[in-house]
Amino acid sequence: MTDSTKSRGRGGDKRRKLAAAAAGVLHRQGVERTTLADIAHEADVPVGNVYYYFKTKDALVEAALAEHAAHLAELTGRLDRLADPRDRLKGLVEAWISQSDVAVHYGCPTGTLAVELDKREEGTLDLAAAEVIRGLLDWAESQFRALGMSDPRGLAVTLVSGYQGMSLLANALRDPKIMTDEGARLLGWLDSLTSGEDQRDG
Amino acid sequence: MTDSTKSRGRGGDKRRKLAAAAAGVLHRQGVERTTLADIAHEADVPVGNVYYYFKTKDALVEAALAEHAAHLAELTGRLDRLADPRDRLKGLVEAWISQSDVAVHYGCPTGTLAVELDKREEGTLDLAAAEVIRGLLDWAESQFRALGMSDPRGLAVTLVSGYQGMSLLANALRDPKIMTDEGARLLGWLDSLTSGEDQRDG
DNA sequence: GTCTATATAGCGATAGAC
DNA sequence: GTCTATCGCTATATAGAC
Repeated sequence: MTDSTKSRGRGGDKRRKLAAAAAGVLHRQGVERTTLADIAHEADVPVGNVYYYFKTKDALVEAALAEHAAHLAELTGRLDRLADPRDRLKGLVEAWISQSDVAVHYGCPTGTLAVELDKREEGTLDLAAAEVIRGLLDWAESQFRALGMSDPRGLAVTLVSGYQGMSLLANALRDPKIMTDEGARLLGWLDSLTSGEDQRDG
Repeated sequence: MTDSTKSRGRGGDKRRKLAAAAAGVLHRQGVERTTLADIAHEADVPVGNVYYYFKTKDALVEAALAEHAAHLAELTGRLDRLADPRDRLKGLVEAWISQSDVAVHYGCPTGTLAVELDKREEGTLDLAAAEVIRGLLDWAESQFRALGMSDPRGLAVTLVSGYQGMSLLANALRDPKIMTDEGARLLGWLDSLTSGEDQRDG
């Protein structure tokens, strides 16, 4: 229904469509409860045809993770244009708050995926989501360092941990207020931080 | 769970053994990746015999959740014997820290279960884990109220959210240091709180 | 390149022997 | 009450027609 041109060039369209569909469905239903038919249906692609683009279901999981990583990179890239690193961090929190309805319904896309993948045996994508989280931690750490904070990595962990915690709780309890309240608390915490100080008790 | 009269046989309480085995295996492997054979094997019970004690797999999931709730109740019950509510809350955080190796390997038992169950459709235990979390929030809220804090529920959410966040991150990154560092931060935060104050950033 | 039909395997659940 | 054997379903993955 989208394109009038069915296969552009090499059919990379369907591959991308499948990846986007996978990102959405896997987030909503979880990896284990999602069938290839679910993803194929969401992407408007015949079930058996999926294997022409992705050799296994795990390849689709990887593609979904890459989608989430790309979204995150786009967001941090936009925030990088802000002059003040503190404003960048606050912009990140505000982005989380603006997406709170998604978090309430399905949790953080990367966080819930990490929980699910961690239950797998070693060497089967069990640490794949960790890479995305680490990328976010690295970015936040850079901002705290630019602000002259003494323990930038620790502050980054506190920030991302705060987001993961509030997303999990809001999702489990189906309570949007947790997102707004805890989000406001994180913003206040960012404002309260002063350069070089050791204050991390927020 | 229901009756103590039902499975009080002389061959050992298999029902309880199955529930305990379910709590452990479901935590480590996740609900969807755990088969009844896994649980039966862990409990040293023949596979087909499981259905004599639990009618469905979901009944075993409920029993596992009840085990986690019981452990939590036992912990808070012990902490209730402390005179100072602040010491009770700090005791809770210290208990979390002492269990950090488990959290690093498999995450918070209730939290990861909540994430997994939330992916289900409505009416299929999708909110079962939320009840256990709510119980913990209620207990923490009582302690903050006893301390004379102005927003006891909000503080309880911040505390439990902090635990869930640090467990998720430590688990995803397989990093025990996150548990000790963030745990220490929570202890410092509890110490910094002063009665009736609105300070939640600090 | 695209899609249909099907092979194969594994799991939850049941029937029924003892 | 305890356990074995097995059914029926579903989902991943493949073979091969168009």
